[in-house]
Amino acid sequence: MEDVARLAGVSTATVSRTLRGLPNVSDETRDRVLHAAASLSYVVSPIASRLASGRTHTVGVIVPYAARWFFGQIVAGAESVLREHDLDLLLYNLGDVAARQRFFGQLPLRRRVDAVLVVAMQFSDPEIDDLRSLGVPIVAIGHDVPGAGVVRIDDAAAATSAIQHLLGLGHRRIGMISTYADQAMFLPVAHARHRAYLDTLTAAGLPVCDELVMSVPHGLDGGEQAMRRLLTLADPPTAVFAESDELAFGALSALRRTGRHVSVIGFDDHELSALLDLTTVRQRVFEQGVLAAGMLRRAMTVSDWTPEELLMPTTLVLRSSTWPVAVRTARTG
Amino acid sequence: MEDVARLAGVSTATVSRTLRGLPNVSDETRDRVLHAAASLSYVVSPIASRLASGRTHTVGVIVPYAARWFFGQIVAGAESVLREHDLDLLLYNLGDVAARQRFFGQLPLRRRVDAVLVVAMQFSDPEIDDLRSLGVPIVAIGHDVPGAGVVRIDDAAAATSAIQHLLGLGHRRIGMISTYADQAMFLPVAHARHRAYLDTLTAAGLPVCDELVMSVPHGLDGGEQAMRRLLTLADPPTAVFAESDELAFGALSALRRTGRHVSVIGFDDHELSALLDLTTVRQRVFEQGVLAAGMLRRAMTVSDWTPEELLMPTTLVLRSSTWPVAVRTARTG
DNA sequence: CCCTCGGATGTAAGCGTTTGCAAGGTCGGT
DNA sequence: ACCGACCTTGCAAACGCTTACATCCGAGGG
Repeated sequence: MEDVARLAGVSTATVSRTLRGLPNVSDETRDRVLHAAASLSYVVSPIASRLASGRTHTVGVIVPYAARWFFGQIVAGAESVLREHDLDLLLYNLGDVAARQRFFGQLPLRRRVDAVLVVAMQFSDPEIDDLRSLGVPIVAIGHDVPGAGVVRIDDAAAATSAIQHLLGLGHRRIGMISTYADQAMFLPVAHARHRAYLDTLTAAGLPVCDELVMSVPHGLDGGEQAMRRLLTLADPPTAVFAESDELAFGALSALRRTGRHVSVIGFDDHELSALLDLTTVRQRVFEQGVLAAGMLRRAMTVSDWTPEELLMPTTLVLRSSTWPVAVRTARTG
Repeated sequence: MEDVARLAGVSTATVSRTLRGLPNVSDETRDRVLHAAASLSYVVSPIASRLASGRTHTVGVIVPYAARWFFGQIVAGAESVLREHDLDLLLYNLGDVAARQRFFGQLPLRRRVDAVLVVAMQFSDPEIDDLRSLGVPIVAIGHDVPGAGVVRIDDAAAATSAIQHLLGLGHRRIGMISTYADQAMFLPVAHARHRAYLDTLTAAGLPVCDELVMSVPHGLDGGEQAMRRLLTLADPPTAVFAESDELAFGALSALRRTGRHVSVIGFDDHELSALLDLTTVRQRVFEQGVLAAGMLRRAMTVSDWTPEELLMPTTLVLRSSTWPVAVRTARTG
């Protein structure tokens, strides 16, 4: 920086001001500095800049399972806007208990980020206090976090619409494949969708049978196992609501391999759902990442930012994995 | 840090040495410092530490399409080991020309990372020079970059084995779905697999028909379109080799919707391939991320590191999307 | 013609660590 | 009792910026 200042015949302060685009620099000086910087191919050291200014230009993103489709989309969406504004994104994957304990044990985000994005993770009260103690704005995706902004869908309404679709097709014995009993991680969306399932059935005057709800690990294998177990019931369901498309895929797989016929509805509209003709509830995941990142930016720049709430729409996407109860049952006896 | 030093009755230098686990601190002093730090719940400022030490504790990861399954797996794999060693991972998604130009225009990695991971991207010579000018070790995944370490599979051999599988089933008219003509991005693996296709057919004494090679945008839609076009040929292929499973999925989709029968073999063993019974070439993607991160770590810590080369095995996974040429053709006429 | 005001620039004090160097102490060997 | 080697510790100078404050200058007002 000194070299640039010398070459341009100004002080380092002016160089700094110029390079950051501050207003009170004369046009002529600005040109001179920019030329000097260019000719020396100089760039400011972000690290020194951060030390001096106290802003880290970084947002921390906390996800439970980085490798899953949903979280990949979120991160990609957020990354695209953060990058555009020269903000770094620091990913923390807290999928297992060890990682989570380490995270809250040493709080590696301290003095290191200007904002935090929490994706579909529920924290305990002390954990939330830890997060708050960072003293930076927080935005959550998927569910409310006290004091944080939020981008989410209406999980209850969306899940309800899925169940009602099945009810409308005449199904009365409806199963669910869920992950709500995941002991390592309390995923709020899992609970919201499970609850909606229970409530909607009850509201329709139907009994709720515990045996029809399978809680399994997330993923294809989980979905497959869950469906296999449902099929072994004395009175198996005629339709199943899966918490996510990936679980639904597993369920479809089990059906295909066993040759049985059960309507299946998923949740997310995964990119492969069209291929598998899976009826599902569509949400725009990438966009949620984009919008959350925008909210984070606002939170970091606007001085008196207050948590915002963004509700994204969902739509029921009808494909051929669901059908009226009579059709197949008549056919397959 | 001063507070801690005062509380422990030592200098900040000793605090610094203690907290970084340097050897020459007496046990007694060490205890005192650690207690003081704990009681003040003090943590060093990574930023200040980076400024003073000159090491950024960060690795830059450059990918072409962050949202794709393959890259998600790589990043998750790398993240898992980097995080374990308290290294930050800075993701750069250069999927479009604009992002790429900006990246090489301002080289945001300058003074900002201790190492770089390049995932399946080919760079021009000046671009490589730019990357080299960062003065940090480089590791590539998927293909060689001059002067860089590499973790990869033998694309040529793997693709050859796929084609030979088809040949072994009696197919003589074999198509390929590729992305090699992607004008925004030169993806080396696309070219390697395409070349292997050409070479293997030629070696088998078969003619190479341009009409049998479809270059499309990556993804389900691309695969679907490619297969549709192949099906419109006067003499359509009896088998198709897809550059990736996602393209193969699209191809399967087209086949299902048109009711036609063509053997399809993919590449990757995507998590959904088993579900779709797709014969494919398996490579362990997550592991490649893990291994590359390990190599990066070595490159950053060992003073006289020289580029390593790691070749990962691939295996042909036989499922029911491929079959002997006679079977279906006889059946479908 | 003097004074005030605002914009452009410079000065220098941080920001919170790390680390080369020097000082002080301990200990074994002679 | 003395010397050198070694280990522990402190001092203070970086590291490369940002920014509060001071300075300077020209313009406009009275």
